[in-house]
Amino acid sequence: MATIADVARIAGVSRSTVSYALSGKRSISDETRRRIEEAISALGFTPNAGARALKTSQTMVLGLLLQFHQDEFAPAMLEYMLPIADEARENGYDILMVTDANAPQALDRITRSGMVDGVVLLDVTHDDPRLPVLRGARQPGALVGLPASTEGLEVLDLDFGEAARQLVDHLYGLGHREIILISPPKHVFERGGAYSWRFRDAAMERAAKYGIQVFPYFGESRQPAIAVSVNAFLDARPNATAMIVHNDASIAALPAILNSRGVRVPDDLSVVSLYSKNFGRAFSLPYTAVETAPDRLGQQAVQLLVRRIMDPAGAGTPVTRFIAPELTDRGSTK
Amino acid sequence: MATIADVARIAGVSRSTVSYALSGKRSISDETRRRIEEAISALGFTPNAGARALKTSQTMVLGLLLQFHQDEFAPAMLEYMLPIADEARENGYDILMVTDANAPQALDRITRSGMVDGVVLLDVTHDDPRLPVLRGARQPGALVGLPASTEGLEVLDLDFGEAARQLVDHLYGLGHREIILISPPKHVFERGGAYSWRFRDAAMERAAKYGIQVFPYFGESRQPAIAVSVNAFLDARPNATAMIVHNDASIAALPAILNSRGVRVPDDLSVVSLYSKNFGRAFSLPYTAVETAPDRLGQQAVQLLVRRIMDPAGAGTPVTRFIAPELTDRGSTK
DNA sequence: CTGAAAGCGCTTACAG
DNA sequence: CTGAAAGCGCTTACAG
Repeated sequence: MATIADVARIAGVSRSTVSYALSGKRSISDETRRRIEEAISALGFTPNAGARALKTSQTMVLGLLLQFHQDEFAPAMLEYMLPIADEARENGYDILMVTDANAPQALDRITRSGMVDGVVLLDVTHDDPRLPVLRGARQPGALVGLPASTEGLEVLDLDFGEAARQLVDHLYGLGHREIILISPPKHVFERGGAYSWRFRDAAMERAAKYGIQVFPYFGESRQPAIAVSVNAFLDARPNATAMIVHNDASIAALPAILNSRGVRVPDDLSVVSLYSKNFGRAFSLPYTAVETAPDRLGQQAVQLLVRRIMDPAGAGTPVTRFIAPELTDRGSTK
Repeated sequence: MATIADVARIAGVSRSTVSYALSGKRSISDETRRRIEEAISALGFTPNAGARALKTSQTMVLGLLLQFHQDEFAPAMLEYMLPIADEARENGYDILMVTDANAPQALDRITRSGMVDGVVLLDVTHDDPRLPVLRGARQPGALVGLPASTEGLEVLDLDFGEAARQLVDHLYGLGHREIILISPPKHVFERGGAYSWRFRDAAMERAAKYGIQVFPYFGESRQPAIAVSVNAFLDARPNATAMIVHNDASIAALPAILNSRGVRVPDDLSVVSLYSKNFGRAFSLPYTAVETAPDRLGQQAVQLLVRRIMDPAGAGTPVTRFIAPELTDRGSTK
């Protein structure tokens, strides 16, 4: 591979001049610049990333830490990843994708070895074991998902409390007084997926305020358990006129379940949910829903992270930001 | 961050001895090794990746190039990515995920800059614009998907021809003589997704051999076009007793479409398809299908690539390997 | 079994 | 506007 020395030789200048031509950090005469550019394209020169990283302590790579839990419904993950990768590239960064089962160790490894300038943690839990490692790392991080303590961290998440209130308000406004709520699976609560109880608790609180009934159930994440459980909830609450589904796997399966049960939406049952535009499209879902906006979350996570990388001292303190939910009415309620 | 010099100082040895202790490339006395290990864990030392890469010309990172096409159905992509990441890690490699719209340029950049030791190209097309770049790169690559010329390349793909024959044979054996085939969308053919015509052409050929009729149609990738098109195919071929669906988006939507049409499977229509176990589970698909085995494809791609990285000269010539399809009978035919 | 030294390919103060 | 030189943190022949 061509090195900066090759370029310098061919252009008849010193290596430092080539370097400055590349970085633009000092002025270069037009003639010199021309010769350097010519040599660069003649040789197809691209600076060696390792050498650059060694010298500058910057890799222009961001780590992206994904969690994959057993027995979980994965299709939505890609929706976070792609906007993150796109936003990173727009800011000049590449993405190192880390999927190790032992996430804390992997995070320790990529930060200590200086492979990344910062990290994005996806699917952060209440008591996330990656956070102690992140706090000890020299690189900053941005989280998607709300941990118990956000101290010193850039945190982004959907406002699940507000999402729950919007949905309950929507149904209450239409006159519904008995509502089934299908939450994420029990193991998501147990694992510390705070969005699960943030949504449920806000929904319950809102219902109490209005004096209406919301019946919460843990949903399932796999067939055939999903169908069995949804049918059981409906059987248990024959007077319920509406259903709130906060569970990806269950909402994806719902059209088939209701169909085979002969339940028409919204005539027999009003249904609202929580999912992204793309998710709804992939599963042809016809339900009124709050949009989870993974693209906005991912993009903003990268933006916060990049800002923090550029300015580690931090003009401002780290940000915890809740994205405002937006309801898309698809006519699945009445 | 701690450097190898810090470790050497604390352990009271030279830097080279620390390095050799790390690599195991020469024997070290027990006492020395103990002191070095102590110093390493006391300091939390991890070798700097950039320095190591600069010296060894190895980054222990693999590039993973993804294509995301407009108007496409993405949920299956993650199924390739995760096994690739897992297999890479098992071999000591991290994954640089590259999603740039301008893939040839991105590939050029990550190879020339020496960011990766090799690359995996996903979703390779007949005339893939990334291949000229890959052929000019100093790092080897492995492809998933069949290009026009496999010369000098490690190539992996499902045997779509054999998959088509298996499915046609299955239906023929049950007595079906008029079969609807829903292929990938037209733009997949036009873009050069060879799996689209490899499957279709093999199905047609097999049908001709048996003297039965297979009616091929381009499927759609988005709702509501999917439902409209599938209904149109069924209307156009009222005598068809079976359907082969080689189209992710259409098969995902099929249960709802057939349901609303009042078509029972397999009583009114036999249905076979082509999808992975996970995909089928995510969409609760009840159809007999050939498994696409993205996990095996991804794993083997990484294995071939790593072998090639270790032994660039190559004991053997590059491999083009077609994974044998396996039919899973879910009782959707009769 | 161990150490001193060169060098990988860059960037950037220092000097002119 | 440009160049010579140091140094980032490793690895590995060379030497003992």
